[in-house]
Amino acid sequence: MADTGTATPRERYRAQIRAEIKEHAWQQIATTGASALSLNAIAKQMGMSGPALYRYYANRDELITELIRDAYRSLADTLRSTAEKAAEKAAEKAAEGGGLTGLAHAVRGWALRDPQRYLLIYGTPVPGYHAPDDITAISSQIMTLLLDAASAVPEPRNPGTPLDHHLAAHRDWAGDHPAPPAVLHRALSFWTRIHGVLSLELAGHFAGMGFDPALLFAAELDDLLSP
Amino acid sequence: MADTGTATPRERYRAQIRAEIKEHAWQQIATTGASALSLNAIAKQMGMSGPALYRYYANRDELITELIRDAYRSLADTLRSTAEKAAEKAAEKAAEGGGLTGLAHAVRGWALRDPQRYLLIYGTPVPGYHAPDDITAISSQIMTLLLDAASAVPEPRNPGTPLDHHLAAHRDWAGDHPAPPAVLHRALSFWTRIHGVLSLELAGHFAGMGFDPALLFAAELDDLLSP
DNA sequence: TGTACATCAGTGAACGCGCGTTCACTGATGTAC
DNA sequence: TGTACATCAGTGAACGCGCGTTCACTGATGTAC
Repeated sequence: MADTGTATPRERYRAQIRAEIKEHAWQQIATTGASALSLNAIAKQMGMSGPALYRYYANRDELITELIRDAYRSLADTLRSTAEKAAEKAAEKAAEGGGLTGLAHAVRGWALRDPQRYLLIYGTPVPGYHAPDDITAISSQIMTLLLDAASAVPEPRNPGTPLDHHLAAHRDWAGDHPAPPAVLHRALSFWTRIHGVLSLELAGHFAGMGFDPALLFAAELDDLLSP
Repeated sequence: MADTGTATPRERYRAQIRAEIKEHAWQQIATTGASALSLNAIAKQMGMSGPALYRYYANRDELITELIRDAYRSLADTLRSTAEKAAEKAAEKAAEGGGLTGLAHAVRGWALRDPQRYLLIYGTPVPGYHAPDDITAISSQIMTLLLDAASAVPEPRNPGTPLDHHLAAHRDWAGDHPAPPAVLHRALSFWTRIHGVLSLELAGHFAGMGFDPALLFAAELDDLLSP
């Protein structure tokens, strides 16, 4: 499908329209929210009749699933390339929390660039929706990137906490990653702190409070890396 | 309205039906999400015709607003009573982070008891919805409770961070609360860390990971209080 | 290069559905004398 | 205590709407000989 090299003109055309549909879908999600996404409305916006979209997506659910998949993929790609860039200048890595700082700002930039894309993934779930397996696979790739970066941090700070002991025995989610419990702990803290600031910021809960969320974000991160 | 003492039978009946409508509304939100809330569906579930509900709520928006108001009020009440109980045994306060620990567990208990109620307030916002002033007033009461508790914490841990300096000049959101910047900082961290763990937990992002979110919650809190 | 055929994008009509909301009404409940 | 009237909860019909989705179709594009 993505093999545009051997694609026939018709296949290329199909791929283009599919992409165009998704663009309009994102646009609509941005203004009305994900749960109100409507195929008919997208079609109208594209100057087509409603049923025409069924040439490209079997139904509404398939479109939403692809949007979610794209969002996860985009985030994973962003983090991967950030991690690779950080690896090149390895000297600075220790000072930057093993690349965690870079990843954090990559996530934040990615989320602010298109808030609805972040919220579609990490926001309030659509009741009854269950993501297919290939999507959960991408989300665990993201977890692995996090664990890699967390592993490069010089020394753990509060070893032997109750959570550390617990994680030593409950680490299935880390797959076969060799990270010690303190690193697992740090990766989880990293995730929840970033999400804590970011999701409240994107939901507008800091609006009108008058302080700069970027500094709170940085402070939460700093505290994680240099206690 | 809430003055049941001088209320006529008719007024009491009205209040009861209004409450019953809200109960069914919450029930529906729990299964289909807030954005799909339908007056007709509620009426059917209550064995009434759709238009009957318009005797009790002018329209759909008024019902949703009241649900949000109730949720905020309930959270504020929970925190207030938790804070009062903590004040009685003031001796333990210092050891418990000035009551912040108690507040944190109160929030968590409140959220887990009815996840949709928490998510309605702090989850992905309904696009285009703007809360009336009396609701933002309740949310700032909650902030004040937080600031009071954060003020009672023995000593600040990392004074003079960039965020602290920033907050010294951007503290309008704290009203006339006399808390120093380090306390403002701690209150914000408290809020975002609690929300970070809680919202990912409620959204089901820890499901299948195999560790106990309660321990991560506690660890994030501990790190805030004893660095 | 030209013709015959197959593929497939897109249309318009139609389906049944549930939504919010209005309106004129019935019938029960409460109030005033 | 009884009668006359006002209030008001709830009904059923109706409005216009947009939704997802199906179906039989037209017409353009690509393929095979």
